[in-house]
Amino acid sequence: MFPINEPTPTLAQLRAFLAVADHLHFREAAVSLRMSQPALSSAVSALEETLHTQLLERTTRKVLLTPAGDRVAVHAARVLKAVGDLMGEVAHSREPFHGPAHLGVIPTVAPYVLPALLPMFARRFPRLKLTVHEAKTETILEEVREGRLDLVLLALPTETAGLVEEPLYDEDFLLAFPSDHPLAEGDGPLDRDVLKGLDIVLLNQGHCLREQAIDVCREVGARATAATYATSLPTLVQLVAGGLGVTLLPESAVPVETGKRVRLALRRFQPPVPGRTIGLAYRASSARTPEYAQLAKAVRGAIRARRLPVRVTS
Amino acid sequence: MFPINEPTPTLAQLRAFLAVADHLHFREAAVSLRMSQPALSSAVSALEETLHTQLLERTTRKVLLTPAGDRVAVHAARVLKAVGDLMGEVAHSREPFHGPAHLGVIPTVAPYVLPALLPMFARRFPRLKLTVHEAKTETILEEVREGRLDLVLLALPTETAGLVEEPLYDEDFLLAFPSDHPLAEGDGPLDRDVLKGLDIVLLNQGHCLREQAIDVCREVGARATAATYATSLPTLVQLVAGGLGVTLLPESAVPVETGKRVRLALRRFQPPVPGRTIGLAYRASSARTPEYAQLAKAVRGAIRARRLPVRVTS
DNA sequence: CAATCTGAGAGGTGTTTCCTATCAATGAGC
DNA sequence: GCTCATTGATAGGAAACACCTCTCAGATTG
Repeated sequence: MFPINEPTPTLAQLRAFLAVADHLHFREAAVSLRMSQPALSSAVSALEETLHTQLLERTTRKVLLTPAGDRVAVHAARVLKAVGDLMGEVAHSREPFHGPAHLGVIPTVAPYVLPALLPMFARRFPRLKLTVHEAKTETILEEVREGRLDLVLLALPTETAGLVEEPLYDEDFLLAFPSDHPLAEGDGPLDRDVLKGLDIVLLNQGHCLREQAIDVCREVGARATAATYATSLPTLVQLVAGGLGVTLLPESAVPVETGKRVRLALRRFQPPVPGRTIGLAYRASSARTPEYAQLAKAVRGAIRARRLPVRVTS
Repeated sequence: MFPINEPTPTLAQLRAFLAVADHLHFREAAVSLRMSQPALSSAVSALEETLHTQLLERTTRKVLLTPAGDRVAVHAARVLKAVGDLMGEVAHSREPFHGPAHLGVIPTVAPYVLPALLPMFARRFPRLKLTVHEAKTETILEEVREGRLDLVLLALPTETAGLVEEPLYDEDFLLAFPSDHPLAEGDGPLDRDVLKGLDIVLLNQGHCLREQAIDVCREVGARATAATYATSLPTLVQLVAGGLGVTLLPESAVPVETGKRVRLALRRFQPPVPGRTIGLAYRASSARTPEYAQLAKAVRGAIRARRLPVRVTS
């Protein structure tokens, strides 16, 4: 077989040559590299060999750069500088919470939590460049598995292998109904059985909130209205206010969705109160799991300090 | 002792990592590098080890770049590009007669030969970037030995160890005297003994032409005028024309120095005709000795073809 | 649940690199 | 002119490294 592949110089060879080019003296150069002079000689010779070019003029008393050696020295310096830059970059990015991170959030959480969460992150982790993607649970889980996302904020459990889940907070579902509905007469907690007699409007496919609502309905024997599906929570609220039925609303959405003068009424449930757990998830194989765990911890701290619009749940 | 020196990545490791970053697949990357997959794995691991940083997220089914890996990949590509540039530069400059060369010329040759020589070089060796330095023999010999000059054009022999001498042409010395001098009466070749009765003007210290003239004088028992020394050949000619004495003029200087209406007369000598050999010299240790030898050959060819203002000598 | 594909590990071999000791050539000093 | 110090190159052997083949455990796919 032919050795078709031309060998390329090694960094050690380039360093060796550059040292000689600087000192124009093998022994001094060898000392500066903390290696023996013969090793240096052979390294430089090897470089000349791989380049098929004489780089140095040697006599026993003097060392000179050939014109080719002069130019090679310039390029060698560039190569080593690039290596240095690489090392510097690594050293720089080895500090935690530095660099880009892609965060995925589900739509039934994003509008209610992000407005408070993002400024908190920006203040606590200023060098972490967060990019936010909003998508349905299904999509988001695939993306985090594929590596297009690093962190996801969604309802737990994800039931996805290879993900670490960090619970952040629990929230109740409240029953939302038109304000002229008979249920508006009372105001104590409702038994979940009331769902059996109601038209229940849901989000469309892919939203985990839809599945969670369906689960609740199944437990009490109610059935959701098949006809109408909303594509977002604000739309869903409008449908309910418009009298098309009732729905289950996560507590964190309440302040936003009822803030405007919407013809909507809300009542809590009696225990067992339906609800969901929102948490952060990331690949267990990620190199930054410790950082992500600390991120989750920071979020929980902010919730405890009531800086996020969700209830503290033991 | 501590191993204070941080190890730096090797080019093989950077190549390995880049291949994996490109393919996101160890086996394919290994194939593209024509190496085995375990070797590739260990190379990448070694890189991560030396950088103390995880560059890849590996599961048994998928490979992902970490944020750090992403940035390192960019820098690694730069490093390898710099190496490629270096190789390209070498390949480019491996063609002969390419790149810079510093030529030294003595003042008693430069004005008479260079005007014809330089265009010839430019035409025959267009990629050779000649830089011309004019200085006295002594200076020029030191500079070529020190490596500040690569080629020197001067009178041979140099009697300097480590130099290769390439004779180019021989030239006679002519006797130059004022046109109203008694010698102007005749016109046949002169015996060198006439020098004994004349005031001989010389160049000042350091010019080899001065030494050569002195040698001629010593041989015939004449003595040079101690009072006046010219610092250049044109000046010397002016001194002679002005009647301060006679001098020995190299033949190649004749056309230039007598072209203007100078009150100067010239006569040849009878054999043995005094003269000098002009040649090219360069360090024997130079990496480009073959090129320089060819350069000398080209000059001799041009002389034979009468494209240079010197006489062809056997 | 079997088949298949992933990257990682183990063991052994060949090459490379490095060191110490030594050499021939050069130049400085007496 | 002779001696001696200094230069880069060379030789031989030890250590380190990189590589290959074989193999494995885990994950995905049908």
